[in-house]
Amino acid sequence: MPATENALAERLVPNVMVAACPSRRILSHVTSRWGVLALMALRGRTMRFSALRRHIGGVSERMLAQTLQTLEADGFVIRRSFDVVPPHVEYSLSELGEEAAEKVASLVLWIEGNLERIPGAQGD
Amino acid sequence: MPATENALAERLVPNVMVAACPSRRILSHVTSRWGVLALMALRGRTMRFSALRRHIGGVSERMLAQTLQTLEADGFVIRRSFDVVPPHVEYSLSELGEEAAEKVASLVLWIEGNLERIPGAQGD
DNA sequence: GTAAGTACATACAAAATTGTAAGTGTAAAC
DNA sequence: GTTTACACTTACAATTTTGTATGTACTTAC
Repeated sequence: MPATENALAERLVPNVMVAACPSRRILSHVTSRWGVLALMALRGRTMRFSALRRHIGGVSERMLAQTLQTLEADGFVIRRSFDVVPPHVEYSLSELGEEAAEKVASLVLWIEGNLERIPGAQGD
Repeated sequence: MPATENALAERLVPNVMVAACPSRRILSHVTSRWGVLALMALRGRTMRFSALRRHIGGVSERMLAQTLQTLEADGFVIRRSFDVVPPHVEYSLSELGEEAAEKVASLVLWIEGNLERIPGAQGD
């Protein structure tokens, strides 16, 4: 089989094991330190920037803004800005975002619910 | 309610939104760049170090070794070493690891299967 | 009138992650 | 006899991520 077929197959069937596959980039955004938590926080609800920041323990303004921009560019997060002062901006998930967040939540909830069974989470 | 109750609640009910919660560390290991892929690769099968390295596109020896050690310390990965030369080491998932990997796989497969719907994955 | 809240952007520094290259010790393949 | 494979480890450098501090422009509460 010629090399063109491989290139074609890679475009038709995304595979994270392939370094250049775009799924790698999306995966890294969704599984990023603050990306996971932002998706979790926005599941099924709308939140303002500051509320999000207070909700997600330890996140800085800079990191939260950056994370939300990345997720928005991917199409997971929707940003609605009202032209008032002081500023008012609402964040929510798109249908796509809700679907991704559901998967992420499944993992996170499993970890939270099984922490006691995880040796690496004990002591220390 | 006194502060002791909060501390107690945090130990009884793990919450990733709390910066100091141990679930954060475990989450970061499982969602780390190479951690995700190692868990995916080992689902339902045993693999040797070099085979894993060839399977996971773009991973260096250093990063793979480090990732496997972290996941082993957490209790997700089992390392079996045979005392022969050249070295022979087999990696597999513990029951715990299989459960975590299942959740991770669910997310990864969703991304792979929905890449075309994700605006941020198009073009570049 | 002073402080706090809103939603960021920006410059800079610090810290963490990741990669590269080399070394180990033996054995089988060429 | 030279190369290749195995499963790493270590030192060092480059890169990326993350934090800190500051500024913005205006309004409401004290």
